[in-house]
Amino acid sequence: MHSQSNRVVTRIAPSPTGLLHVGTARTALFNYLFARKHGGTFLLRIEDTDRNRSREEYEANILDGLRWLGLWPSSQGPSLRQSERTARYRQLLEQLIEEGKAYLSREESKQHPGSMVEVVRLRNPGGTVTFSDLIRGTVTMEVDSLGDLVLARSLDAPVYHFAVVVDDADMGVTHIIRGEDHIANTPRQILIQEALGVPRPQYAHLPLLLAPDRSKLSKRHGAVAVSEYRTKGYLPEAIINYLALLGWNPGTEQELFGVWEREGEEYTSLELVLEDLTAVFSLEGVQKGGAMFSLEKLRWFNAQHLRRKDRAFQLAYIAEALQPYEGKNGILRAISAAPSALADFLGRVSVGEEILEKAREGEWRYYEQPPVAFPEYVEDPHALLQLLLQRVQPTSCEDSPLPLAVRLLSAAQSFLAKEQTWDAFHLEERIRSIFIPDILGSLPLKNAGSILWPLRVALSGKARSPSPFVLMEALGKEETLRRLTQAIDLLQAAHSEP
RNA sequence: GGCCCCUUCGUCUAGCGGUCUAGGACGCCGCCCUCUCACGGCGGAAACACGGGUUCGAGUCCCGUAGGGGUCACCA
Repeated sequence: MHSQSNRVVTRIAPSPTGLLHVGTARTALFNYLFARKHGGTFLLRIEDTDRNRSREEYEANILDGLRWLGLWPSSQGPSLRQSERTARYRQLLEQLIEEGKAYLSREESKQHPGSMVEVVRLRNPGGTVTFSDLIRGTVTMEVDSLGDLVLARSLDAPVYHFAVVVDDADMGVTHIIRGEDHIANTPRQILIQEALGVPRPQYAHLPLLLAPDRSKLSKRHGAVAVSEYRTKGYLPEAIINYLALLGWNPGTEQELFGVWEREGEEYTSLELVLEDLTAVFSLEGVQKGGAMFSLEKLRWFNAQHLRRKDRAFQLAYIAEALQPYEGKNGILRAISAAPSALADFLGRVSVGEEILEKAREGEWRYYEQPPVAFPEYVEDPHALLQLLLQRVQPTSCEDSPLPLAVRLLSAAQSFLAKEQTWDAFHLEERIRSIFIPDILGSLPLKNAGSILWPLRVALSGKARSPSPFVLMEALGKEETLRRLTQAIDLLQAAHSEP
């Protein structure tokens, strides 16, 4: 059949009957890493012998997903498609029949009860089959109970097991790395190999990916398609990094892969993650027990990689995530203009879908409109006033916070009006070293918080927000001064009331 | 049910007979940083399924038990 060399050949063999599953992606990753590690080849075979369930769009989705994850070159189609190989299967089926190792059997169809068909069955030699598994060691199984297994529904319609054995042999696959759910299939495939007289590949059965109920991860457990995660904003870096660590570990305590440092900054890329993993990958680090898929940890990986992408990528990513959100422009303007605001933004989110959720909850409203325009404050300006004064602490209880706040915000305004360098780092330094000591010396205020709190609230309108320095940089000098005026006006209006 | 596989913190895992008072990560809690929130730093709670052996010594080896999972198609 295929000439034997000692080069490693692995493959991933999905059937196009559904979207690319994360479990399939992980199996593909392990095959990819193993082949790359050993200077071998990683192949892709589409298993579409079931013509009824196979769909072109699923094949496209699978191919797309593998490319997106960096596991398959974008210019390349599948290595092989089973539906194009019926002649080859027929040839070998006839050969087996001729040799007396298989036979045609006329019986009632199980697929279409009532009608008769002529299936091809293998003469089962019986006994036991023993094979060695790179992960599990020696596995022995009785093979008698299998009976004379069906190789094909007809000479032109081989069944999965037969096609797999023929293809793996023809493709020269040396290592079959697949999910543990295939472990029981192995003996019957070995029986077929032996009838065909083809070499037996090395087997390695990976632990299954588990759902929270510890059963095999499947569609009923929610998102299992790679494309769904892609839509939600998960990065391929994060998915690959996380999947690699499900059921495998490098034997060190490293968990983040593909990070490199340049001028004190860390960066990440998909190619780097893959390269990094390849360098340390080994089947010896593969676990035996199933591994539960945890969204929490995937999110953490996503945040880690997202924070290490370059600025242009991050901005495009956030813009994409905010696409459906009507208030996006203000947010995007702020984070594009101010590096400090972008960093702050990324410190608060881990994945695209979360960005949209939080935006809709009003997380970044201060970038969208000034506090005085917030609907709740338009309706009840007193609420904003309350918030402004919430942490203003006079040194003695004789002083009232309100006039103090007016004086300090006015002072801040004239101080800031004179500032030339408008970035968070600079502003913080100037405010802390000059403005705060100055105010604390001239007004009966208790602490720096009494100054920074109203300053921040005047800009953000929220009890929780980025620091006033980040807000200033993001809003720009003009808008910052405008919001201070608005806050001062509000306070003065309240002050003049009885 | 038969056959097969598996079993260390809630989760992912380190551990390949003594270095384990069982290490790391996610999540959780606390402290620090700090005007707030978040980030970050530090710390904490949290596990060897059970029972027998073997051994001077077992999380690590063997055998049971229990539990979990997979698979039993003319689907892949």
